[in-house]
Amino acid sequence: MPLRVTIKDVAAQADVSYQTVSKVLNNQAQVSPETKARIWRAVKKLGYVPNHRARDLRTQRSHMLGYSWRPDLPHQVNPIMDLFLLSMVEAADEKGYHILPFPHPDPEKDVDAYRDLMRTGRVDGFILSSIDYNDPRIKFLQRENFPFVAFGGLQAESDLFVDVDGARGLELATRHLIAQGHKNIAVLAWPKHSRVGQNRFAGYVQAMRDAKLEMRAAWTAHVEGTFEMGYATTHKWLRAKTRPTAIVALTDLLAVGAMRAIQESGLRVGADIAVTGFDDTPMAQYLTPALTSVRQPIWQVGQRVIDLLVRSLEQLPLTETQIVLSPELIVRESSLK
Amino acid sequence: MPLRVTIKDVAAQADVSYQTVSKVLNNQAQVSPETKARIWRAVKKLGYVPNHRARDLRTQRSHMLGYSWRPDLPHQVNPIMDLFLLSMVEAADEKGYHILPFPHPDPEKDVDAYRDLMRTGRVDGFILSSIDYNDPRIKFLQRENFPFVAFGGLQAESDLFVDVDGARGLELATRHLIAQGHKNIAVLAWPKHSRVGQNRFAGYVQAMRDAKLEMRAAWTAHVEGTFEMGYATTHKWLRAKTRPTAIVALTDLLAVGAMRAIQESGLRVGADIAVTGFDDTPMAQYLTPALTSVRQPIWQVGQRVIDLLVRSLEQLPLTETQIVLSPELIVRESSLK
DNA sequence: CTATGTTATGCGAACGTTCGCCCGAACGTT
DNA sequence: AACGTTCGGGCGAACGTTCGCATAACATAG
Repeated sequence: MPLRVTIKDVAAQADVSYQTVSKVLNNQAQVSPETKARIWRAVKKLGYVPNHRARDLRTQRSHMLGYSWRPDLPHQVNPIMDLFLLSMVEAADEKGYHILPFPHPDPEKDVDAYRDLMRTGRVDGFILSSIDYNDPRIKFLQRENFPFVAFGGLQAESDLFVDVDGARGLELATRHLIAQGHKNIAVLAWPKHSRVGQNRFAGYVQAMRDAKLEMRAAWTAHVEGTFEMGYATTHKWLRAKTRPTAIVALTDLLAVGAMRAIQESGLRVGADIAVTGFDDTPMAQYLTPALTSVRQPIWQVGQRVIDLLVRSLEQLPLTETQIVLSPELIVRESSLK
Repeated sequence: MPLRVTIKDVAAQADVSYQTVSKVLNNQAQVSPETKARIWRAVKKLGYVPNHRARDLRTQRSHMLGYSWRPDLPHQVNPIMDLFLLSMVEAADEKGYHILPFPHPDPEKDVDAYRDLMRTGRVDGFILSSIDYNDPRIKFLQRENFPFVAFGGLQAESDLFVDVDGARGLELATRHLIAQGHKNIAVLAWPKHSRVGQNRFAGYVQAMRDAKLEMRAAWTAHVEGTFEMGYATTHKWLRAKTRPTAIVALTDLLAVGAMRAIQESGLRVGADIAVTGFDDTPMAQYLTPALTSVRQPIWQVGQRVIDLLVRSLEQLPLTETQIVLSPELIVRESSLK
C-alpha cells in the first residue's frame, strides 16, 4: 500500500479508469451498480480519502470560511466570541467546511487581510462580527461580490445576517425590574456611536415608556463598557440626593462595577438596589450575589450563521436571509429583594 | 485584466516563461537583476498574488496547523484556550501559516478527526492541548510520524512541547501565604489521575515541606475543579473543630467556591481566611474581594508553540525543544489581611 | 438489418503552481 | 582554436482531482 492512496490506486484496484472513480465518489452520472460496489470496496480496502488540496484546486473552492474577531481589550478575552467560534466550528464541520480564524489588524487596514484571503483562494466566504456603522469591510465585500454573513444587523435587503434582539433583551431586564416594583431605574449604556449599544438602549426606553416611568437624564449614562465606568458612574448616583433603586447595565462588566460601588457604600445588591447585566458572562453566576443577566443564544447564532453562509455558497434555497433571535433573561439574586 | 491573475499573466506581461516568474517569486536559482525587476514590476502592475490552492497541491503542504480544544464544560467557555488560540493565530499569521480549529469529539474517537485531517492533506501539523496521561493522540501521531507540538509536558526526549510550570505556580501561592504568617493551609486539588493537577499539587507540597509545615490529610481535597466542589469542601472544613486559615486552590473556580462558602459562614475572605486561585480568569479581578491568582503566560505559550511547530516543519534549527515557562503570582485582596 | 437511442465507461484536458533537467550564450582557460 | 564553467532562462512534467465530451456496447424501434 503506497504512502498516499490516490484515486488512481483505487481505480487500479477496482479495474476502472480513475475518472470513473471520481464519478462514483461524487455520485454524478450513471455507473452500473456492480462497478459502483466494486469501487466502494476498493475505497474501503485501501482506506482512500480524497485529497482536499487537489479537489480544491480543481473546483476552485477551499471549503474554508474566514473569521476574524476583535478582542474587546488587547490580549484580553471575549467570552462571547469564544463560544461563537466553537459553535461555528462544529456547524461548519458537519457541512464539510472549516473555519479559518485570522488576526484582526488595525481597523483601517483590515480590508487588506480580507482581500488577501480572497485573492489567494484561501477562503470561500467570511463571517463578520463586531460590525460598526458604515463598516468598511461590508462595503468592500459587497463591491467585490464576495459571499459573507454578518453577526449583527445590516441594512440592505440583500444582506445575510443573524442578529440578537438587543432591544428585546434590555426590555426584558427593565420589565423584570418594574415587575419587582422599581420605579427609579437608571441605565448604564454605551457611547451613542455604537449601533449595538443604541439598539439595546432602545429596549430600556421602550419598557420605561410602556410603564409610563420617568427617565431622568441624570440617570442615563453613556459610557465605555468597563468595570471602572460602571463603578464610577454608580458611585456618583449613590451620592446624589435621590438615588435609583435599580440599575440596568448594557454589559456584565458595567454591572459588576455597579455592584462593587453599591457594596462599598454599605448597601446590599438586590435588597437595596437591584442590578442587571447583559451577556451572561461565565462569571455572572459566581458573583456574590449572582448577577441577573441577559443571555444571548450564541450557540444558535453560530449555527445559523454557518447555515446561511454555506447555503449561499452552494446556491441552496434560502428560506430566511435575515434572522433575528431573542435573548433570554436569567434571573438571579442581584435583582431580587 | 482577467478576473484571476495567474503567474502566466505575469509572465506574458514581463515577456518571460511563467516558470521563470515562479523562480523569481520563490527567489531560487539565478535570474538577472533586470528580468527580476521586470517581473516584479509586472507582479505589482497586475496585482498578482500566488494562488495558495495550487501551490499547496504542488508542494504537498497546506500551511495549516490543526488545533482542537476541549471545552471544560460542554458549551461553556474556557478563557485560557481562547487567549491561547488568539496568540497562535497571530504567531502563525506572521510566519505564513493559519490555524485550523476543529471540533473535539468524544475522547476515544478523536484520533479519527486527526487522521482525517492528515490524510486529506488539510494540515501540516497539530497543536495539542489538554494532554492526558497516555494520551492516545500522542501515540497515534508519533506512530504516523506526523509533526505536532504539545501545550503540556510529555516524556520522550524527542517530543516538542511548551509547558507552564504548574508546581512553581502553586509554590508561589503557598509561599506567599506562608509569608503572610499562615500555618494551617488547606489545598483544593484535582483528582489524582490528572497530570496537570498532580504537577500543581507538587508545588504546594514542596512549599509546605520547605517551611516545615504540617500537611493534614483532612485538609487535602482531590476533587473535580468546579465551583460546587470548592464550595462544599470548604464548607466542610469550616465546620470542623480546627479550621484552616488559608486555602490554596488549583483553579479559580474552586477558589470562588471557597470564597462563597467562607462569606456565607460570616467570615471575611482575606482578613479571616486567605484564598488563592489559579489561571487568573478574567473574573478574578472583579470579585469582591479580588482574587489572588497564578497567571500563566498564555500569550507566550502560544507564540512558542507555533515557533516550535513551524521550525520543525521547515527543518529550521531548533535550539530548544522542550520549553517550560514560569507563571506569575498576581496578589490581590483575597490573600491579604 | 440499419437507424436511433440509451447506458456505462474511458479519455484528454484543466485548475495554477513548483521542480528538475536541459540548453544556449558568454566567458575565461589551457 | 577547442574546451570546460558559469549564468540565465526555457521546457516538460507532475501534484490529485473534476469536468465535459467521446465512444463502445447493447437494446429498441422502424
